[in-house]
Amino acid sequence: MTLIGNKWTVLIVRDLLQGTKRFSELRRSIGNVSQKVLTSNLREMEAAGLVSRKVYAEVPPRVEYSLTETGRSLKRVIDAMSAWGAGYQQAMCH
Amino acid sequence: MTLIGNKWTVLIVRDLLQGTKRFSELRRSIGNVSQKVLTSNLREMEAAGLVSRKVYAEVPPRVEYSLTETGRSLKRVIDAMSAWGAGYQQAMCH
DNA sequence: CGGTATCCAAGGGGATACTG
DNA sequence: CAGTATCCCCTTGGATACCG
Repeated sequence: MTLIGNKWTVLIVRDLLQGTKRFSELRRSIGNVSQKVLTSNLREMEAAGLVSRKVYAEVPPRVEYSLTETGRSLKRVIDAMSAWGAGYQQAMCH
Repeated sequence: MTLIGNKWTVLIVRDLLQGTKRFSELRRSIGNVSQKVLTSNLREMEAAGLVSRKVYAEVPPRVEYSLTETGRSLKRVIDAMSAWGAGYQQAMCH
């Protein structure tokens, strides 16, 4: 619950399910996240073993985030959530 | 997301999936919730159409909460969450 | 019993500035 | 580019007291 019951965690996993993304890509795809919040959430998720962080020794720097196998296993949950959300919106549009 | 991405919402739905409960029962089954927080969350969920509230004109008063059909439809999501949580804990116990 | 009202502490999160 | 460091606000949530 502490892990999944977090708005940012869900959004990050959802976007990373599409594949590896750079920090800035992730930030744009999520929309309306401050750098600080995204960073701290990614750090927590890394510590929890949900995402892996790969730093390339380049200039300008490049950092890529991807889901670990554990992170990918959240797909079932995300799918259930989005399916429910779609149904809920329809039900509210009567 | 605003609805499901809430710790209390998930816990309340999980417990009400077992059947109708009184306010105090709900509070005990969730554990560590102040009266204020439980009340305000129940009100939000009622407004969102997830739970229904039934007041009995008795002394001492009795108020029963149950899931609406929409609320029950969250079972899929809760199940997915708890299944993932169980798997996650196992994976962390290697 | 099932609240509402009030006060207060903790921390989540935005804005901005600065850095390797 | 991908952060870190501050500052500060605002919401969330606990504690307490009181009510119908």
